[in-house]
Amino acid sequence: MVEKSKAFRIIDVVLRVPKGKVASYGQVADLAGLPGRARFVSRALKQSKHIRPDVSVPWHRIVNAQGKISFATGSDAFELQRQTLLAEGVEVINGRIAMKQYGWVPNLSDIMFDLSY
DNA sequence: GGTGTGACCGAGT
DNA sequence: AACTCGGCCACAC
Repeated sequence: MVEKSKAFRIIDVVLRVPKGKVASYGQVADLAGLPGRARFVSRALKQSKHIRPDVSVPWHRIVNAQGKISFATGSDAFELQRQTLLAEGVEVINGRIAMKQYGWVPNLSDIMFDLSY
């Protein structure tokens, strides 16, 4: 069977994060079978347009493990992410997102989406 | 091919 | 809570 590229698997996981929830880079890496590779996730998201030109990737639902947006505060990218999250009901208060409330907790069926790798 | 740089993370202070 | 530090690894010089 054909092994999907690592970047492709990462995007697959990101596509599973439900609207109104967020996941951390490290969490996505773990679920994609790449433990300890959080930085790879950030790179994959940056390239997501090229990796999956066929779908809209909800990159804004990925924040760092501290519940903070990883772009520089006040940057265009930061504001875009903050406002897009807010439109889904995810609030950034004092620069942080309440992960206990908004953090994605995958159930078994979320994880078993694709056994091809 | 060494070196610096990240949309990171966890532990330690 | 804020701040280092070491580990991480693909990429661009």
